[in-house]
Amino acid sequence: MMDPMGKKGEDIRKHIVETANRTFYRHGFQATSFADLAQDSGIPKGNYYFHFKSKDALLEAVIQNRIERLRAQLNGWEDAFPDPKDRLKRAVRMIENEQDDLAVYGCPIGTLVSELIKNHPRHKTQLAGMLRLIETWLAEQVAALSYAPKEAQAHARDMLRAMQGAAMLTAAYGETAVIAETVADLDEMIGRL
Amino acid sequence: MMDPMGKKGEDIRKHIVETANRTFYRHGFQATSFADLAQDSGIPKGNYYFHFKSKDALLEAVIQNRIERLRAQLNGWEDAFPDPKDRLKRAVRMIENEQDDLAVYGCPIGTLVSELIKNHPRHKTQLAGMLRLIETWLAEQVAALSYAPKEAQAHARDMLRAMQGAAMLTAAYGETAVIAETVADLDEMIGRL
DNA sequence: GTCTATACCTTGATAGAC
DNA sequence: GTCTATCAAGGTATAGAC
Repeated sequence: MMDPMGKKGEDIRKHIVETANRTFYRHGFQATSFADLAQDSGIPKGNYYFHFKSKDALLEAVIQNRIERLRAQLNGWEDAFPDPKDRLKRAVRMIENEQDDLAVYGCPIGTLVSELIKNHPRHKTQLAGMLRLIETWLAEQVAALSYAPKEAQAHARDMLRAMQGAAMLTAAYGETAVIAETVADLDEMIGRL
Repeated sequence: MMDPMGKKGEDIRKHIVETANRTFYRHGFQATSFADLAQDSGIPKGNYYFHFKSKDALLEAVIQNRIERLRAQLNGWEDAFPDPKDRLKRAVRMIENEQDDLAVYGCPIGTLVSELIKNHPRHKTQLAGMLRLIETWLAEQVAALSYAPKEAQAHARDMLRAMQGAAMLTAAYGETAVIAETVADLDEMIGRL
């Protein structure tokens, strides 16, 4: 019933989304053409229109894919760390693990927001949901430490703000020094909770 | 020797730079065409190439113009406020004064960095200088409060990080709530210095 | 010096061969 | 279903009239 080897059908779609995700991140959405995508994926230009009706539809699938991966990551941390503080510290490590890419391409969410906010309101909303997802998750962990919901959300927003700010400075300066400082600051903040 | 009324020569250049600055901010650099610029400024497309040899050259002039305006602003604050703490508080007000634009178009520096980092390394360096300018100025004010240079710079970076993070979240959420919180946080931080 | 017409290229998208 | 050839639109940049 299913092809034993080689990518077929749905797998091709997945492959397109994954390579597009990387290329959009590295070159930006508007700046990457289908010619670029075709070159990076090995799949011919025209073929894209069999799987997606437009460039916008492809972008939507890419963002959706990112959201799903993020969800899985957050759930994984809940499973891996019983202590909410450990979960928070793991979340903070995101920027540490990705620091080299941050210095070159910026934050995958932040840079895309910057791009879409000006001309693609629809996708902007989708992406904002991704940030909300992180913020809400962080707030839940803080709340688990017996903080009132409102206070927990304030702390969560502080953390997210610092992470986004650090990512921005890292990208602008092309240098990762800010990351270590920020991780240390946030670890200390989490320790005090 | 000079035309008594109407914009001529250098004034036209200035007018081009100022309208381009606004349009680049609102629609992004890559997304704005010369047709857009011409419409916004009233100056015909082709005319742009008499004053600037390329779109990149125009962008460079726009960034340079921003840097000069920023310099003037920082100098102005030094003149207006003898107390370094008042200067810092005034600087923090930048994001408060611009909050409505931040919610719609994002940070003028940050969004441009996001765009240029991926495909225009040359201008990225230019823009990074703009952030360095702010950071250095902030550090000078902190240092004036008898802090060691290294510590002063760490505080300056903290402030800039929070401001950039707040701008990013404001843009992503399309909502200014984060700004007030951030200004309050930074005011408190400055008060404790 | 100022503006118009246009050259040349790349883009997103489609039609239709295989 | 997969890929190639091509389209119309719009982009930057230039040539040359005024």
